[in-house]
Amino acid sequence: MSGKAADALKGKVKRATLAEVANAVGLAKPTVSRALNDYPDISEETKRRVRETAAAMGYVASSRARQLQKGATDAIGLVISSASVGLQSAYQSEFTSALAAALDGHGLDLLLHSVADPVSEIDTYNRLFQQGKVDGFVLMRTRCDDERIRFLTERGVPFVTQGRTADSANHAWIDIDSQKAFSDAVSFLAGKGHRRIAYIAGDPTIYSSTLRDAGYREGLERAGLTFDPELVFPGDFSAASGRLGLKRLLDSGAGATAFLCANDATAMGAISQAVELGIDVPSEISVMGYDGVRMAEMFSPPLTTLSHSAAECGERIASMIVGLVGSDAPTDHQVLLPAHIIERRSTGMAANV
Amino acid sequence: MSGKAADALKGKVKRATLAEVANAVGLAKPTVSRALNDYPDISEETKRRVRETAAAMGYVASSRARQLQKGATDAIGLVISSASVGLQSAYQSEFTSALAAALDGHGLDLLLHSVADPVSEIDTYNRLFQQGKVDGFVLMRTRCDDERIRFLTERGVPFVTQGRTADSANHAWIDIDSQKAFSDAVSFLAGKGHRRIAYIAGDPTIYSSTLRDAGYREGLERAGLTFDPELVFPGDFSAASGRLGLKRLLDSGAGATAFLCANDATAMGAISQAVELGIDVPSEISVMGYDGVRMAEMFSPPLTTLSHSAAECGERIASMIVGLVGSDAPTDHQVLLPAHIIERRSTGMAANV
DNA sequence: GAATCCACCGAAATCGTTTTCGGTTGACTC
DNA sequence: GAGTCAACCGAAAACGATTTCGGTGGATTC
Repeated sequence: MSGKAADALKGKVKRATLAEVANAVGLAKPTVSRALNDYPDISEETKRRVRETAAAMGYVASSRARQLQKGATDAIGLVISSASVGLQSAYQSEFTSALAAALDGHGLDLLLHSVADPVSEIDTYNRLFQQGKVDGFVLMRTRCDDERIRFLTERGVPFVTQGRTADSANHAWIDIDSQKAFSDAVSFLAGKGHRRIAYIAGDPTIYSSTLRDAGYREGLERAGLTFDPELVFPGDFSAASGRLGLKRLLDSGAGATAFLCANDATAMGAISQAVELGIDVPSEISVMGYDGVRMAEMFSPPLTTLSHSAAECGERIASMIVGLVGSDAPTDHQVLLPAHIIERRSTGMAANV
Repeated sequence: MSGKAADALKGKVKRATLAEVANAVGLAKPTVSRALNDYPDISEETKRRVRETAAAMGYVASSRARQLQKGATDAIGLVISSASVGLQSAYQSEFTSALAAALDGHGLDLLLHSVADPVSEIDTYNRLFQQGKVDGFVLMRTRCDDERIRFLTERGVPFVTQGRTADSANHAWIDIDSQKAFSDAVSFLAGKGHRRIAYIAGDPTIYSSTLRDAGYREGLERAGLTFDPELVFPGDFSAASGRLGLKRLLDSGAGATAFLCANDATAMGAISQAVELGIDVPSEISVMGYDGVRMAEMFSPPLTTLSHSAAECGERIASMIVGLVGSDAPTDHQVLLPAHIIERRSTGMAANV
């Protein structure tokens, strides 16, 4: 490409300014500003004139200047760590997409930041807020001992977490009732005749894992089954851990006929391992996931899972953060959403019943 | 939650300002500003003092104010449409994640915007730029007739597309050489003895689809096979279209033994359909995808695919947009990256050879 | 010893809005 | 016909940084 063409690529754009509009319409800046913002002390006639010329000039207020004056940014930060799954996870990306849409509905922008090494994570949150780039944060994948929450709470930075934490009485959060979900899942599997229900757990540093674990045990109890440590494999939400977990659990000879997985990715990994091992799902073993990501439906076999709505979660979390950064009447600061079993074809009756 | 507790959630934060730092250190604002920005006309001793007190006060410059003065925003916009796959697509989300990380490396923020209905799409681009919220854009999923590109080009707004367009001589883009990739894929399949190679195409409104189509035909030709319209199914990049496509192609009796799919999602859909139909992959039919998303590896069977690096794509696109919005020497404005075949287990020798 | 120059720092203007606080008008009262 | 009260609008300050343009003091020059 020639230098000239390259120059053409970076054409400079001249934006109309408030002063210019004021000048053109023959009024003062404040008048134009108030007219555009529909203040009551400007006559309708004037508003109309101002709006017309502003539109004609293609004027759009500079949000930088406005924000500087008003003190708010109208942007919410979401920081993902490229090391961990981050957006790689299907659910997280569905949620992020929904969140962006929901925030947009409230007139907020989503600032997506990626941090490479975990040590600079807190620093990123701090900088983003101090620099005035965001008014608050949405936190994903909350951890059992979450430094971010302590930090943000201390500084009084508004934030909402997707997922509870050990300290969740003291901050705004939205979560899926994963404990009940996993308990239900065990009941569901037990109802299909499974008595040896294995569990491939999630990353134990994520708080939600502890809830899922608890749900698993609760479900066992409700079904009158006894907890057997031999039946649980410590995974990490990855598909790879599902593969490995299934193999280990099978090799251990613990006699599992059903495998409840911490999330859909793990379940898909487990199934792919089973197929590779020549084990049929669901006639020989049942596998069940959690999250209800879209891909689960297209898997082979289609995955039975505990589904919850990323869209609703995004929507609710958007309203919450809006309430927090704005001065609106306080809305619900803690909401628990249910998950529903979607029965597909990766689960079936226990073979030996 | 009590009202009091709710109030505590939205604590106000007082940020230190430049004037306060100047006051504390006993210097004037400009001096402090220049000291912090390491200007040469400030003595080392003074810089040290300024930096120390600034750090002690936890001062971080307000980016709003700085940007207002400097005229740049240091943010790049990425707008996804919630209607289309958007972030739902595994590849797009991997790419987005990589892009965020790469931009971060250049000191840029990523503003993620979601637009619900397509008609307001152009309006969103316009507003975002006019408001001064972003310095430029990255466009995904470029279409054959892409209004966005016309619009942005006309206004001289900097942007880089991920994927070429019909008009790609005149704008900056990065793309995967999908034509060669699909041609290679056909050769690969032909090399395995397949003579009836079906093709489940992508969304025809996306420009890249036309390249993939061309690659498919080119590959056929290279392999000495004749193009047969009976062997192509018009898909749309979705897993669902893969399912449907496979079924239709099988039912049509066109005798396909291999199925080349426009992307991995389509391929996974096709495989799940095959499994459902009791057709074994790869002993009876071969299925091949494109993109090399992570999930493909965990699929059952693991998917043979044409892989390209989302990370590199993000990295390159970040450099390009930096060059475009900044005043750096013009870098490459058009780069074509290769895709490589990753042979896994969804492909094998043709059954009837 | 006056002139020159450099190193260092400060006053004021600037970016583009919004807000605060008045200041004109004209109509309306008594 | 002076006073009151709305209804409208404008001047100036403010938001928090950076940039431009000088201004000081001391060292250096001739």
